[in-house]
Amino acid sequence: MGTKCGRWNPTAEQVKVLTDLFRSGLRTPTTDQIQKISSQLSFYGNIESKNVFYWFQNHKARERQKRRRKVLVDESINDEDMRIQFDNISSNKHFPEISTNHETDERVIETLQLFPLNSLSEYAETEKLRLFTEEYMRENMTFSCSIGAEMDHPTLDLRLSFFS
Amino acid sequence: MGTKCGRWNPTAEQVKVLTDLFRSGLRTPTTDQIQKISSQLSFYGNIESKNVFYWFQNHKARERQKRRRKVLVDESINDEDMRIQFDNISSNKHFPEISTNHETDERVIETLQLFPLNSLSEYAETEKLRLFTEEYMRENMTFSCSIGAEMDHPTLDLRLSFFS
DNA sequence: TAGTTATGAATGAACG
DNA sequence: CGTTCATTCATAACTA
Repeated sequence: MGTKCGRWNPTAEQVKVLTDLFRSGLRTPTTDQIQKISSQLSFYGNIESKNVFYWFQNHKARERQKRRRKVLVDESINDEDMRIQFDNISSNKHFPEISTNHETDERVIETLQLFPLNSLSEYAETEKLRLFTEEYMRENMTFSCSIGAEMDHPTLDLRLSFFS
Repeated sequence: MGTKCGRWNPTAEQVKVLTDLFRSGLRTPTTDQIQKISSQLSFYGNIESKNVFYWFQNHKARERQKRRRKVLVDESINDEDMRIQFDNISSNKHFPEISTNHETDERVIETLQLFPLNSLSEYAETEKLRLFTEEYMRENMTFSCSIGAEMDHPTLDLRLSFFS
């Protein structure tokens, strides 16, 4: 039991709640949501809002990481996605003069080579869907998460409404 | 070692100088200041202007983010905040031939006279104070930072005057 | 207990 | 300026 608490060690219950919220679609909680979540989760043990913040950042990033690797092994892209790629490429608006951007250039080429125009990308579609969903949720959704009696503690009501 | 030079990796000395400048009250350096800072810091290793620019943006944003999150945790507002504000106004006020980090009672009193206590109690007020301070500094202040001989290299003179 | 993995934390870069 | 994304660092937890 390594309670050398130099860093946050989430309890099983905390992880369960966070995971459930994530599975239910929550990806980038607002500051208010983070506050509420951490406040609720403090019931199960020490926790700060920054822990919640980092947890979602990491969880999202690592899910994306895995999927990205898979996509690289798999395949392709469609016209829509291509447009997105091109849009993303135009960066360095702030410091165009410095712009020693070999990396970007490489990525452009790489992208063009790896993803022919006429093929499909489930990544782009799911990403678009996710973004839409997130936007939709941000304005209309209430995330809730409850833990039942099987876990030997009172049920947690974790309703996180934007308007509450 | 982190020589994955895809992104800037600041040296300890660079971080120290930047931090000192920040603590002395510099928040949003002008283009000229950025130029001077990065030029001076290039002594310690590779650095570009944009690195300095981003460093200040990030440092400022994260300080605020941290404070914003903290506020909801401990409801009482911030001795820390207060002290920072005082630093902004009082430090180097009579000009930094030598940058001293003293926070003397005298200076605090002086500050208090300029900004009555009851106007500091609200966030909006401290924000106004900060903005004022920033504006004031922008036109009247010289930021300086020096690193002494204990660091195994020549003393760096980093006087950044708006008029120099 | 050394080596590996999972993951909390941090931060440079950049976007809206 | 607040927020988001990408990598990377650090270390608790796990495994051979």
